Amino acid sequence: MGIEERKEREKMMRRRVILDAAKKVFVAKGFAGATMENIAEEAEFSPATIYLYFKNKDELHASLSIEMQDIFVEKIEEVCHRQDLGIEDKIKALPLAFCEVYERDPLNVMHVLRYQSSEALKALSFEIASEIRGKAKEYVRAIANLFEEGIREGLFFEHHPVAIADIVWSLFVGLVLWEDTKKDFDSRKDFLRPTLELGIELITRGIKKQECLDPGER
Amino acid sequence: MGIEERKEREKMMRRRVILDAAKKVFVAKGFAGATMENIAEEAEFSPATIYLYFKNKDELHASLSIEMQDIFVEKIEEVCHRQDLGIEDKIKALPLAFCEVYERDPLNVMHVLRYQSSEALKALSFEIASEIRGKAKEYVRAIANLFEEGIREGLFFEHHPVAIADIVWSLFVGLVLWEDTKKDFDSRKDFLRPTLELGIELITRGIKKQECLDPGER
Amino acid sequence: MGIEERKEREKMMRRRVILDAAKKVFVAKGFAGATMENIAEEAEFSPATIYLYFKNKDELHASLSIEMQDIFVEKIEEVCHRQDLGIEDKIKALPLAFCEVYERDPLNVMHVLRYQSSEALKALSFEIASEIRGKAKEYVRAIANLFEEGIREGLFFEHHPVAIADIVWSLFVGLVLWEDTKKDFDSRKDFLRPTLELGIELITRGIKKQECLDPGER
Amino acid sequence: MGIEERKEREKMMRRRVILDAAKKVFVAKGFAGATMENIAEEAEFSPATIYLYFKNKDELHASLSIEMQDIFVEKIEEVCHRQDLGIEDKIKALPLAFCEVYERDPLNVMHVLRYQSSEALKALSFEIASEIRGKAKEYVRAIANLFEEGIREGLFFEHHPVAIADIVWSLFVGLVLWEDTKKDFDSRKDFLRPTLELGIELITRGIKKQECLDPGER
DNA sequence: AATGAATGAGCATTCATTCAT
DNA sequence: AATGAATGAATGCTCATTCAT
Repeated sequence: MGIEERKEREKMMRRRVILDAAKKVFVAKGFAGATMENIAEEAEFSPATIYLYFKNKDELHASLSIEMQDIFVEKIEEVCHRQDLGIEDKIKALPLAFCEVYERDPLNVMHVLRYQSSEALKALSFEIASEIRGKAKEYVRAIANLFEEGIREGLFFEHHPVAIADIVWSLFVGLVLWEDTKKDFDSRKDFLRPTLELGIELITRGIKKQECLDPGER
Repeated sequence: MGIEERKEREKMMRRRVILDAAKKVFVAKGFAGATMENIAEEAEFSPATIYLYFKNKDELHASLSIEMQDIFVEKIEEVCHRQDLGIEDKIKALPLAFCEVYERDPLNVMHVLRYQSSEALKALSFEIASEIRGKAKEYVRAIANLFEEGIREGLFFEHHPVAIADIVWSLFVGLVLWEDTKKDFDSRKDFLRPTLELGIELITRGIKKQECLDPGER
Repeated sequence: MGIEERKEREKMMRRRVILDAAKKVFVAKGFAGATMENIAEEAEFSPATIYLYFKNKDELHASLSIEMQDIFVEKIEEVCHRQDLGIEDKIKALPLAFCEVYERDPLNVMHVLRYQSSEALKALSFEIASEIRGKAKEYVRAIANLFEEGIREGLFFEHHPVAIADIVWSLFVGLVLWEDTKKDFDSRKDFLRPTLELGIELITRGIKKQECLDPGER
Repeated sequence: MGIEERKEREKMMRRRVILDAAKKVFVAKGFAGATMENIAEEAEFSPATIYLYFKNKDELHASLSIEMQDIFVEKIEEVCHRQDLGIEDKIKALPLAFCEVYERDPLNVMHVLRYQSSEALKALSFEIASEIRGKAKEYVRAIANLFEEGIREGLFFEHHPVAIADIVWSLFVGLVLWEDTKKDFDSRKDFLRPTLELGIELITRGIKKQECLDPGER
């Protein structure tokens, strides 16, 4: 009885080891640049063993993407469901949540966001591809709900909430990628968090009905 | 000397032919998916000939990126230098300029933006890479100048102008990539332009000192 | 001791299960195409278990060949030993016997005949290979005996009986393989039996000393 | 002008070199056992070069099969069109023609016949597979015509000519494969030709209307 | 007795790139 | 200037087989 459980647990652990190794290698070399052998080496398994846990390179990689996305979904929902926060607070908490995920594992987040908007996605098996897409839909929907509520409550001007969610999410994605690009020629360290916060602040201020004063003067 | 000139001109024309062929193929198949043979075929040359005009696949691709970026620089500067527009008008004209470039050749723009924020960039030769980076700096700088002026004139709250420029540019990049991802699961056609305009509007309103009324009430 | 016997019996049964599973898979996918895992799955064992009963894939397959050959030997001897039939009747009964075996399990017969005349045989371990060869000798010898008797009795012209046996057997093998090949481009169903019967009839008529009339006129 | 021709000729020669190398390797190691590298080595090219001349391993092998089959078609038609021979002579000439092809390159003939009746054929691309099948049809048809004529002229009993052709061809194929199998346990050298001749003789005698005497007594 | 887990050894195929002509 | 021809160097993936448990 316990024996089955333990085996299952061990199996999941080995899966985990492979995923972590893969993450490391993908981040370092990119999807195309990473070879199954690299990953196997990092995981201290033989390449053939990888195939016992993942159907192929694509799905190994997709698993990582999905994991990352799940973390986003989770974080966003966590923010959305907090009873102690008003809508505006929640919206302000959003970039913090994004950045937390990013800061916990910046290379991986960047890698996944890159990959998500890459041609590679189109080559994935249909099921996997639609799972990834489904997740994406989910969190944009969650963000949209936040703004929808604000509009319903009369706090915000009436704009299409999904459009606003697209803006917020795109801003995050765009900044992550852009900050990475900038890093190559700009010695400033990581400005993601303050920049994203500023962006959200501006957007929020732009959407709110009464906000005439300089925030500093408030 | 007329002969030399003509030869030079012809050489540039052949280069052009190759670039156009390459653009077509890269957009259709992505960087990794495109083979030099595909490109050669499209250009009606032999693969070996491509190497007379471009050092290798990377640099051929980089040339296309640079071209695209030049168009952005140009567009942005065109907007910035228009004497007939106030700062706010210029800022509103920005997304239009971006979208114009995008709409003229959406696949290529998307492709280049993708590529620009991809691992591939890092594999480029130093000179090329820094040329691409230089361009990027240029147009973010141009956008920043606009906001800087607005701040100097007291229209805008005081925020770091480069940060704002980063936000604007990232929003554009993020939206282009995200809209493309969405296209796969959302039947809505191309919402890039209205969404970007909305984003810029919100940001502008957010940054402006006096803006208390619903735009509809204005 | 009853315990030992039962264990032995059970062991043989499991061997049987594996053989049947293997037969099914080999016939469906061919020798090269069949994987040990396929077979294990079909037998509802783990791949490793197969190796407890058979040394390797080759010998598992060879066992099937030998079984098939045993059936042929048996059938041929059955015909040869029937007291109620004259030599000519026995010779006519031969193709019926062959076809019976074929018709009982056409895919398997075809598969084994194919395999028997394939390169794979040469890779077998010596003992197995010579067992298979021995069987082959056996039934050609049995057929030869039939013709030898006919010659001795003065019914048949004097030809080397083994040569005639080779002809008869080769005709059977050739027809099985050829009919299978034809099946791919000829919609006619299975013509093996009538064609083989005709072949044997012609050969018999050709070898008999008095046979001047159209069989129809007899 | 001659330059193009020469290049074409050289290209065909290299193709020939590869085909010969492949033949050698396939015969020695079988289709599955032969690796592209083996073949490349034998041809003194790099493996990649093989792919400039043949789409893949299957088609390289199929080309050899087709060549072989063309020789059979040719040989058979040569016999059929000889004006100086009566039908019966032609039928007797058939095994000689077959054996000639066999004797010129026994290993290859055997290999091709094996392959033709193997599962591998089914995996081929449709065009190639149907070309091979088409050839097969052709030569059985040619043999059938011979017997049809004999029947029409009243020399032979009325049997379905295609069935007889199938018998003749199958006998040949069966004997080639069987003689090869026998070689492993029978020291007698190559008995293909006399055995095939005997087989054809018996069949012919069996099909002919007047043939009451021992051929020896004729 | 049975097997879950692991792997070594292969192998077909692709493609950017070079170079003699 | 252009290219036909060739290839080195990879790489994802498969599978028969082994062995500790």
